[in-house]
Amino acid sequence: MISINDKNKDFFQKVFEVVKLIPEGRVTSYGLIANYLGSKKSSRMVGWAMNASHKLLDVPAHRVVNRNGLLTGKNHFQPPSKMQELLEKEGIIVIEDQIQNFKDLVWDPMVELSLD
DNA sequence: ATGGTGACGTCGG
DNA sequence: GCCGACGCCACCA
Repeated sequence: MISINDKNKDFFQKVFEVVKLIPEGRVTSYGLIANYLGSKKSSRMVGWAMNASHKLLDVPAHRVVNRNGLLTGKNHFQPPSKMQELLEKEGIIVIEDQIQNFKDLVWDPMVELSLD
């Protein structure tokens, strides 16, 4: 008995799969993932999927931020500072919840995964 | 069923 | 470039 519908399960699974593919030291945004999944406007659902990813340790949710490179979801980590800590451990500089040089660290699945 | 909320993003002013 | 409004969809009271 699953608490989520089949459609959501598929969406969640895809999100997890993409997030797992994010290389260390790189980050992506909810919008990019949603776009890669074909539902650009469903970026919020990506965030919701990350919520469920809490159970799966294989999903580096800390590498997913908003399009601004801001750690908007850090508040959902335990403790909240864990997100920044993990990012800095991978060589990413974070100041005031803002990823430095974010644009250069962005990992766009649409581009990276289409290179075969 | 209805309304409010949210780890977002785009658009118009 | 900042701010407000809307869209999108799942969840919760």
